[in-house]
Amino acid sequence: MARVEHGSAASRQATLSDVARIAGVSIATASKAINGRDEVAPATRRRVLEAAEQISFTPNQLARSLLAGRTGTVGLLTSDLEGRFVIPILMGAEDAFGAGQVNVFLCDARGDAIREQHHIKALLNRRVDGIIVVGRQTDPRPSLGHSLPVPVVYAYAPSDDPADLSLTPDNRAGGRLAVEHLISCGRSRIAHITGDPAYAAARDRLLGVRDGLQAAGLDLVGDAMFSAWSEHWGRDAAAMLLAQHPEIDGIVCGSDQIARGVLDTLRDLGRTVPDDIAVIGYDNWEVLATNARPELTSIDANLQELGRLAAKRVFTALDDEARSGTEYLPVRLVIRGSTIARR
Amino acid sequence: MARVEHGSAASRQATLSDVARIAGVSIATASKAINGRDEVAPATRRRVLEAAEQISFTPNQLARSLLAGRTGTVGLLTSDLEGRFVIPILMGAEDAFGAGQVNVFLCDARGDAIREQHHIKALLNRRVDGIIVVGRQTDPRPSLGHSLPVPVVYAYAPSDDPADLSLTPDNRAGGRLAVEHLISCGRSRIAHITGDPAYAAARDRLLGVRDGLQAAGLDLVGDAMFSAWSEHWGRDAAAMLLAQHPEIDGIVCGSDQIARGVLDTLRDLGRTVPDDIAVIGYDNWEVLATNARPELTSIDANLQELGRLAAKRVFTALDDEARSGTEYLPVRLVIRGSTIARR
DNA sequence: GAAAATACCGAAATGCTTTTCGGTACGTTA
DNA sequence: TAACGTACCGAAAAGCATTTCGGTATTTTC
Repeated sequence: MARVEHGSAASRQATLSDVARIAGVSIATASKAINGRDEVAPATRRRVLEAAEQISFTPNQLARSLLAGRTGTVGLLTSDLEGRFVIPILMGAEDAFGAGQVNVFLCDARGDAIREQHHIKALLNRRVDGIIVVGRQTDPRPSLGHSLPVPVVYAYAPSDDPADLSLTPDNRAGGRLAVEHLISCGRSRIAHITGDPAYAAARDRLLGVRDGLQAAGLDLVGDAMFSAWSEHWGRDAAAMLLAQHPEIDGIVCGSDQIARGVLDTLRDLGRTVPDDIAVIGYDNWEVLATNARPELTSIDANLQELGRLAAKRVFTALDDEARSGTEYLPVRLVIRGSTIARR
Repeated sequence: MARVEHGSAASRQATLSDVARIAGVSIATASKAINGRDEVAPATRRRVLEAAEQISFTPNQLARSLLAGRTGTVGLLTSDLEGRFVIPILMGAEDAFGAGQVNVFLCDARGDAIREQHHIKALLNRRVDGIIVVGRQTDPRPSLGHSLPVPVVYAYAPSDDPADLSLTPDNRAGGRLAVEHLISCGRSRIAHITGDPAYAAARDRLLGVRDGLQAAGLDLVGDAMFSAWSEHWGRDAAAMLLAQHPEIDGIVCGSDQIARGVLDTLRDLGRTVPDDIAVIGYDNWEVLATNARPELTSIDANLQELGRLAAKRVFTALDDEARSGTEYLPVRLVIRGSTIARR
């Protein structure tokens, strides 16, 4: 058991006045020298920098922030860290301004409104420059209100108040993109298996699918099949679908999980993918998509970019005036073997 | 486009001196009243609290921390947020002391040593009380060294320096637990399909598997099969295994992904699980485990608890003396349908 | 050589809260 | 009534870095 000194009086962190004393200058001069201000003689600057190096001085960001009125931090408030949509958004926000420029306080309310209030309070006490609220689904969520002293940006789940600024993926465009891809692969008898109809994501994607079909003069084969966002449902739905409509040659799935289930059933039924039936998923969840057989074509919502943008919006809201309304961000198609046979 | 005031001079955050002025007391008295110190007359306290409420005063944590020398924050430094092991650890650390008590700065170095240095620097500037370093695998990682002014705890990936404090799941115990479970299900011809032998996780789990077999007077059927942590490998390995050793009745898999592949192949070969062959995974990755057919029995590493413990260790290291060495934390068995048939 | 300009440096205020310690005013005791 | 104790309050320092502004010392200009 090694005894290590941490923050004890013996080895407390060096301060600017330590540097100044060693360099034989005033605190003001030391500050200017370290911050690259030009009212310092080169020789003096060198002395100061050497002193700072010697005692490995790092400026106390707390004191700086206190003075500047800005901390360079944002709070990221999520209701559900388990959900896989939050993580890429988080990564984007964390990285928006380069490593270590802006730091992110991560708060998980675990779906509890009281915990959420606690976290907001704590974030405001710490004087974050803004808050990013990340929801687990694309359905609108309650606004935090407009009484907060810092800008708030809603990511993934938009706010139910149009006066707030929200960023959310364009699910409708995604549905359309998916179906257009199948059509471009020569498919014309296309069905849609998706998740829980209580989710805006399911409904919006269906709208996009219909848009795309209509533009090509096609109709959906059968009704859109709604139930759960699970592999189980994908398997069951595919079996029912094939029994009723054996002629279909393309399936747009509402999620990669559902698509995995669909692939399972198709294989059990001896249908080959993509020659016989093309399948496209949604979310581009790498682990699922690349391990499927064949690998799964999917729609990627560019969530990392969404997170990055959310962080940027927080700071532009600080400097300029605040925007409002919901921005729908573009999605992207990732083509793999489930729609186009590998050479 | 609504114009919202944020931090402008017009509506800057209320300070303690505002409260004091409104309540007609000194700043010192206001502070005492708000913090529940007992040197304040009840009537005065009431006046102060009303004033604070009126202008919705919240104490500036920056100023507090500056004075106290403690910020109540920890930095969580990870090399890879994509990896699914980091998230539960993160959740545990974030929640260790209740909502909003301790806040976590999240930093993702993206596997880049330079970014890591930047982040460490930024965290120290912000005067975090400690740093938790989370690795993506259980192999030892380079120590950050002992020159940092705050305690460092290594989670999941232990430090290569035994003088550091590391917390990591007990993979060996996990391997043993898995095989013991199969044995308790009446299996005796047991094989092991696992991932990349370059990973300590693969080797340690194998050791545990051998421990368990030996204790029961059994031997592994065939050699342990090493390759990749993927469903693909699980499928291929299972096919080879069954061709060579059709008599096996239990398979311990090194990960849930591998187990999913194994289940796929077994189904293709017409072998029933668990009646014919019992299969157990590792990691208890819910989405994979509960969507498999049958649902997958697995080993859970209690990562959330690991994260919680890591955060606690940071603060005990601050108060008491620092511990060192690697702690191996217990894992747990989660039984589902792939080892015991559902009633 | 004197006046003005320049370059450099330092004291002090600022941001906000907590804590210590000295000081009133009141009530209590001998 | 004098001496003392108690309850309450406020001035000021501490924590650390930044910035403004006034002050020397040096250089430039006429």
